[in-house]
Amino acid sequence: MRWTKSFIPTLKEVPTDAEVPSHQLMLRAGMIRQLMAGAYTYLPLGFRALRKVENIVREEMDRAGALEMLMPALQPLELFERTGRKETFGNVLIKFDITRRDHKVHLALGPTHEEVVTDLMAKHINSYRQLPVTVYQIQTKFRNEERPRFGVLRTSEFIMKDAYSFSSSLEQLNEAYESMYAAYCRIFERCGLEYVPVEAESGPIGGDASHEFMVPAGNGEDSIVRCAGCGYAANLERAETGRKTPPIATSPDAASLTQVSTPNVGSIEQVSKMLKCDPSQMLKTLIYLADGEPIAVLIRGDHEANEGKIRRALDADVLALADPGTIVKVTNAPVGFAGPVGIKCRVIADHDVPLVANAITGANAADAHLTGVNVGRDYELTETFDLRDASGGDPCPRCSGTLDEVHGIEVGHVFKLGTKYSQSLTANFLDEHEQRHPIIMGCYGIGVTRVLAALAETRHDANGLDWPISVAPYEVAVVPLNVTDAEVMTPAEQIYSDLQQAGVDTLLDDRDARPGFKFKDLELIGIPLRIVIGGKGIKEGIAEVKWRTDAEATKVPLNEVAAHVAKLVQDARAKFA
RNA sequence: CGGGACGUGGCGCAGCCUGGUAGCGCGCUUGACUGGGGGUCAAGAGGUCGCAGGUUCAAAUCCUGUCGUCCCGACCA
Repeated sequence: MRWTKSFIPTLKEVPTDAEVPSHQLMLRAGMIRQLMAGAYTYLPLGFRALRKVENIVREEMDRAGALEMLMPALQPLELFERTGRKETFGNVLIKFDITRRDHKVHLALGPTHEEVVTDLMAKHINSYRQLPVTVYQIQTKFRNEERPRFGVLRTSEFIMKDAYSFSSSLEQLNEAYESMYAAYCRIFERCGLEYVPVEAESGPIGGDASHEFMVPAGNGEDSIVRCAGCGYAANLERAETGRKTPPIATSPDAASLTQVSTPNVGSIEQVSKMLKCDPSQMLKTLIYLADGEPIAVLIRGDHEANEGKIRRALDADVLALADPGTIVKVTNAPVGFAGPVGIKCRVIADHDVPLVANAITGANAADAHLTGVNVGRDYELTETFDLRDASGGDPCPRCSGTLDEVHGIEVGHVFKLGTKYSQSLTANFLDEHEQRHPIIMGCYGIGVTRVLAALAETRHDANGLDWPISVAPYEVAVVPLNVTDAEVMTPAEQIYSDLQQAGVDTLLDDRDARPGFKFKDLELIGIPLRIVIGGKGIKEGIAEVKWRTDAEATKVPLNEVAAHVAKLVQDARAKFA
């Protein structure tokens, strides 16, 4: 492509609305333009990069045996009513009515396609002989994000690859899951992304039912912990900590138990402000109902309770925060004043709780808190549990290392769904004994547009973007320094044409501009390889070849440049194949 | 949905407090010079100051409303 024939509106200055690097750079490089909050146009350069990511995804999905198809973005709202996700999605689901003849048709724009694909399979799968099967599509999704953010990283319309596996047994599901997991690793590697697979929530199947693929990045919206020692990684919700039950003993410095008046002040934040103490000096007492039984859960004031862990510690099936009535019954006080001292229900505590000497807790009396609360004297504990979200600095659960907390961008998610959708949409199969079972499903998503944003976010320097050759909109830029000089243009044209013949994606910067201007633009755009043809080199009979990240160029004889660069490109491609 | 900020040529901004009919840099057009890291000179084009209403002889400027965009938080199969 000749630059002068393309549409590459680069920007020297940073648009005010862009804060994060990926947004600023993709805007400045002329790859995207915003239409409105959460909706972007991909300009020719951005679209080329997007297509390259899509093709990598497509190749690896195909290689894993998944079958590509295309489902409608337009979907009947009824499907979401049948699975209960109309409520689950709530405002995120884009719903609207259209008129056909004399009646209204209720529609939604697909935020994902579990419903549509399950409905499809329900109509066509009858026998275990038809299973397993995995289908996928690459398509635009619609979600009414409450708050679109960070340019292309979080939008209301985005391109996603979504795959769905259908199995007749858990073994088959696990096989499909493993195969997708492996394909994801290949995809992200081929895209040149630094990624971390983390354990995510365990769904209805239990065990390792879900992994998220995260790209560590300062501006990532999710937090994960990982251990540099053993590689353990998980999202905050799911992460275990390596903490153990500490010695449970009353502190030798135990102060006397004192009740203080805290009228209308119930939250940790308010109480700590009023009593001028740090939240870590407080103990929150959360009243839950575990399978209908009230139970008090003690967590240090500055920590977050983790309901999944609490449920597992109690071996409960159903766990929910208790209603105000139960709280009054158990604590003799309205919500906000619960404490372990004298509470009328079972108490369990997080590992960090007994370590807080002279804690501040609710007094189990309206408008009052207790100070100087100490384990062993004022309340009893025999053991403690891991009941809170993990955070940086916690010991690793798998080795003797320490967990680091890092922000990440979620670029992919694999999930063992089980039979949630096949049951609500009656997608059944007959096994070899003529028994009817719901099909066991898995779903696997990759945010294609988000992969691009994550690359921009993590691969750039002061001069601009730095695309891996597998994703770069063009692999090579041919830069004649003086386009009015035939001595320069003739070999430049020849090299450009030879590279195209060799199947290299080449951009010819044929603009009549000064060299510095062109160099800056190319570095901004992030084309991996640059060939410069200028007066100086012509005299020596050479062109200069330089990688985007190299400091120095290599001189290559003019008549060898095309072949030399084609070889460089092939070798570089091989690293991402 | 709570909190904050901002809307002035394509982009970045000043002007607003203290009302008097819009300016700077970049970009763009034309010409000349220039030609290895975002050039120089000259001449130009381009804005109902987000929108609506109000106050006033007069509104980019003051008041009210509204729309939009961004940031922090809540939310995110």
